[in-house]
Amino acid sequence: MERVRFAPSPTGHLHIGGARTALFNYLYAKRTGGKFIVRIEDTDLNRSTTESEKVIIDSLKWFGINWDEGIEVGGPDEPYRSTERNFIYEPYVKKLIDEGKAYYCYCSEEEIEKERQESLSKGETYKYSGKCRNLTEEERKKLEEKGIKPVVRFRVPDNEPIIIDDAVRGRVEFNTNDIGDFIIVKSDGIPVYNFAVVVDDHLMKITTVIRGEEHLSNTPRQILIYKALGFDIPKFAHVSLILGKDRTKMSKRHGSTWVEQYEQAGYLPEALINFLALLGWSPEGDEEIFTLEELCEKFSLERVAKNPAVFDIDKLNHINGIYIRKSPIERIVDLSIPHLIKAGYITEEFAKDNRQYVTLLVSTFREKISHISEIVNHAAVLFGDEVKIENEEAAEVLKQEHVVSLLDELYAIVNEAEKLDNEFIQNMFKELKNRTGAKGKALFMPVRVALTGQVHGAELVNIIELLGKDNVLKRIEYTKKNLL
RNA sequence: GGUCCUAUGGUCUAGUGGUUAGGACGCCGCCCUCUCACGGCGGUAACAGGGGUUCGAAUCCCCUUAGGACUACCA
Repeated sequence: MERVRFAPSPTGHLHIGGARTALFNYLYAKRTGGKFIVRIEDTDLNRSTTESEKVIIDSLKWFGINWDEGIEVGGPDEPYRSTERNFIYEPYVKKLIDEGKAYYCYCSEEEIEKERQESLSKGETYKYSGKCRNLTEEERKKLEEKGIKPVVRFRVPDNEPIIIDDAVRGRVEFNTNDIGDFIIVKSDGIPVYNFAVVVDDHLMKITTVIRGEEHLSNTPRQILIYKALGFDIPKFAHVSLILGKDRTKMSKRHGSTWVEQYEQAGYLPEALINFLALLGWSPEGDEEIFTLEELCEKFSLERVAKNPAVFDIDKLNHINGIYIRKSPIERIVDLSIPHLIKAGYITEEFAKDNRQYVTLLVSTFREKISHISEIVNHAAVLFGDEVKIENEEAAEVLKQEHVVSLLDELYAIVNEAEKLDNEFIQNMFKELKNRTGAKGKALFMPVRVALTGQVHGAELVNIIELLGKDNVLKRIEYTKKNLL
C-alpha cells in the first residue's frame, strides 16, 4: 500500500506551494487507495513556533484535505512532531557513529564560516575540510573538556554516483564528490531536517516522497543516510515550484502567498484546490473544472509537469467565480455577511433579522464577483444618501430632456407604494413607460443613473428593491436638487 | 562560482517522429441585455536559438542562451 506524507515545518503560514504539495500527496494517496500522513518537522528550534503550527494545520483543514494519520489525528507512529521524537533519532545517530559512518566535529561556526568565505573568494565550491574526521579519543576528550559541544557530521564517501529515479523528473544523477561531510545533528543535540526526515519516513513506512523541487538537491544527502542506515529508499517525486509573475519562487513580494490570505479574500477551498491541481498537473481531456472527488479519481504523477508554473491570479479568479455561482446561495450569503459587516454596511443583528434582504443582495451581485470580498465594492452602491455621478457618460444620461418628467412620475409612483417588491417594480416600469412614453434604454438608464450615479451595474429591479422606498425617494430628491 | 532542474501563445498546459500544433485563462469582436456581469459563439497569439539523427522533427541527441532551485548547526 502506498503511504505518502506532508511534512511542513512550522515556521510561518501554509504557503500556496506547500498547499499544492499537500494536495498532490492527498490526491496520490486517494488515487492509489493509500494513506496520507501529516507530520510536523520542527527541528529548527529558532524558527518553529506553536502558533505557526496551528496556523498551518488550520489552513490545511480549511483547504479541505484530511489526513489518515499524523498530528492531531494520531496513528501508529506517534509522536508526529519531530522535537518529540528525539529519543527515536538517538540510537540511529549512535549506530552511524559506532560504525564510523558519522563523527563528532568540534569546529566552531566561525571557523567554518571563515573557510567558506575563503573558498568562495577563490571561486571554489565549499566543502567541509574534514578536519575532525579522524580525531583520536584523546583529542576528543581534550576538546570536550574545553566545553565545546560538537555537532555530528556524516562521513560522505568519495566519488560515488547517486542516482535518483524521480517519478516526475526521471533519472537524476549526482556524485558524492560534490557533497561535503554534512551535519546530521546540531550542537544542541537536535538532528537536522535532512536526518530526521529520513528516519521519520522510514519508520512511518513512507513509500513515495512527493515534495517541492527545492528538495531535489538535498535528496542525495538523504539517500546517503538511507543507505548508511540500511533503510529501503522510497520513490521520489519532485514537483516544480510555483513562481510569481517575475518567474522567481513565489514569495510575499508577489502578493498573497498563504492560503490563509485566500481564505480571507473569499476564495472557496474547492476553487483553490481545483486551480492548484491544474498548476503543474493536467487531466486527460479538455475539462478543467473538477470536484475533489473527481481529482482523486483522475490524478496521477505521470501527468505532473516538469516545468515550473507561474501563479496566475486571473485564472484562479475565473475558477473561483465559477464555484461562487455554482454554490448554494445560502453558503455565499454566509460567507458574504462578514465582509459586509466589516465594510460597515450592515450589522450582525441586521443580518440575522433580515436574512431575506441579505440573500437578495448577495444573489444580485454574486454574478459579478470572483471572490467574496469583492461583493463589498458592488454593494457600495446601495449605501449612503448621496448620489455620485461616476463619469461623463452618466452625466449625459441625466441631461436628456425627458428626465425631469420621468423622475417626477417615478417619484409619484413610488410615493404611493406601500412596499417596493419585485412585482411592484416590474409594474412600475410598465406604468412609467405608459405615462412618459420612454422605453428601453431611455427608460431604464435615467432611473439607474438617478438612483446610483452609475451607468453600469446589477439588475436594476433588484437594486430598487434593495434600496427600498425611502431611499429611492430620497435619492430622486437628491438627484433632482443637485444633479439636474 | 559549483551541482542539479527546466524551456510549446502574455499565463497554465495537451502533445511522446508524420496534427490545419488542441484546450483553458487573459485580450478583442458578435449575440443575449436598460447597462455591467454571467452565459453562448467567433477571433488573436506559441514549439528560445543553432547544430545533428531521420525520408520526416515541438517530439530523440549535442551545444548555446535564458530562467529557476540548491549550495546553512533552515526546511
